[in-house]
Amino acid sequence: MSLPHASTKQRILDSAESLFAQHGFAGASLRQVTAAANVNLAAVNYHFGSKENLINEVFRRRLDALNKQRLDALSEALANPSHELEDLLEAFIRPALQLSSDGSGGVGFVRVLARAYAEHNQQLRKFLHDNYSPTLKQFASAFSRQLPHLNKQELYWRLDIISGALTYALADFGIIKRRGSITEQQHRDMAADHLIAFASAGLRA
Amino acid sequence: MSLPHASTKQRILDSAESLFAQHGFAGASLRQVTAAANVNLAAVNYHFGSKENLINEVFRRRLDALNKQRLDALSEALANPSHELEDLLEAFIRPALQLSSDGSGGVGFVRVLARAYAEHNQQLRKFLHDNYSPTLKQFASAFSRQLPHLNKQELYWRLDIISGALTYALADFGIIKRRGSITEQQHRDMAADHLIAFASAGLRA
DNA sequence: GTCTATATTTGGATAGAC
DNA sequence: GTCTATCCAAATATAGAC
Repeated sequence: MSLPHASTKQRILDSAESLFAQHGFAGASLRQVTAAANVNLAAVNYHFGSKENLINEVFRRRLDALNKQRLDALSEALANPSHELEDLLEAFIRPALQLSSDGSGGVGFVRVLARAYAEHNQQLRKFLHDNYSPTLKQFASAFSRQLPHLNKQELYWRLDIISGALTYALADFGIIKRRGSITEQQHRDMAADHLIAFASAGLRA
Repeated sequence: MSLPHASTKQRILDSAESLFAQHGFAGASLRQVTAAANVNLAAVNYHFGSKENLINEVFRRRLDALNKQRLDALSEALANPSHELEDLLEAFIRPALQLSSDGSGGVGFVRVLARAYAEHNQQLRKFLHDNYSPTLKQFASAFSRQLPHLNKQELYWRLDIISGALTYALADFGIIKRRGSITEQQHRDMAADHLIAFASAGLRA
C-alpha cells in the first residue's frame, strides 16, 4: 500500500487506460496491455478476473475523483454570491480538463470516456449514467437558477449539447490542427476557453 | 447491375455498416457480418479483399452522397439573397440527419461516422479529412460572410465545436432519454432543432 | 460467383511450478 | 504473487470443388 513504485495492479490499469484510449476496448488485447505494463499475461486474470472487469475498474478509478472535483468546483462557484454562468461552466469543464493534464496520468482517460459513449454498450452506458447523472442533476439545478428563462426540458437539451461538444473537444476529435508551436495542454486550454464562450452564448439564447 | 434484389456486395455493405455501428470495427466480426447479410463467409474476401478494405468501402459509399447533399443545400441557401445564419446551419445539419432517416438504409452510418472519430485510427482520419475538408471550407466561407465579426481562427474553433455536438447528437450518445411516445426520427429532429438554435447563438456571440 | 473445408493467427483464460 | 506453458475459442484469410 505504500510502495516506492507503482504496483502491478496500478501498472496494468495505466496501460489498459492508454491502450483502450488508442484502440478501443475490443481493439486492445490483454497481450498488448500486459506487455506495455511490463507484467505477465496471467497477471490480468489474477488481479481482475477478466477483461470485462478490467474495463470497469479503469472507469471506477477515475470517475469518483472527477465527480468530486466537479462538485467541489461547483460549490466554490456557488459560494461566491455574484457568480455568473461562466463560473458554472468552468466548474463543469475545468476538472475534465485537469484530468487530462495533471501528473496522475489521466491523459488517456478522457478518450476512454469518449469511446465509452461511442460504444453503445448498454452495461457501460448504465454505469456512466449511474455515475454521472447525480452530478449532472446538481449542475442542472445551479444552471437553472442562473437561467430562469429555460424550462427543464430546454435546459437538459442544451446541457446535453454541451456535454457532446466537451466530450468531442477533450478527446481531440476535431479537425483543427494543433500548431506545432503550442503544447497539447495549451491546445486543450484554448478548446476549453472557446467552448465556455460558445456554451454561455448558447445557454443564454 | 440491374438486379431485382440487393446484390451480395450491397448486402455485405449494409450488414457491415449496421454491425460496425453497433459493435465497432474491431468488435464486429466478419462472421457476424456475413451471417446477417445471409452470404457466405468467404464472400467478404472475394468482394473486398480484406476487412480493412471493407471498412473503407462502407465509408466511400455514403460520403460522396453526403457531401453532395450538403453542398447542394448550401447552394440553395445561398441562392436566396436574404438567407440567414440558420439557413447555413440547416444546410450543414439537415443532410446528415436525412442520411439517418431516408429509405436508403443509412440509419447506422452516422453512428459509424461517430465511431470513426472515436477510433483515433490515422488512416481513417486522413480519409475523412480528405473527403470532408473541402466541404467544410465552403461552409466556412459562407459562414464567414454571415459573421464578419469572427476571424478565421475563431470561426474554425466554433465550427469544430458544432461538428462535435452534431456528431454526438446524431449518434444519440446523449443522456436525454427518448420518451417512448415519440419515434427515433422525431427525437433526432428535435435534437437538430435544438442544435441549430444553440449553434446560431454560439456563432453570433 | 458461391460454396465447403481448412489453414493460420490471435486472443482470453487457466493449470501448475516456483 | 508471478512465471511458463498450454488449452480452447474465435477470428481472418485462403484453397479448391462446383
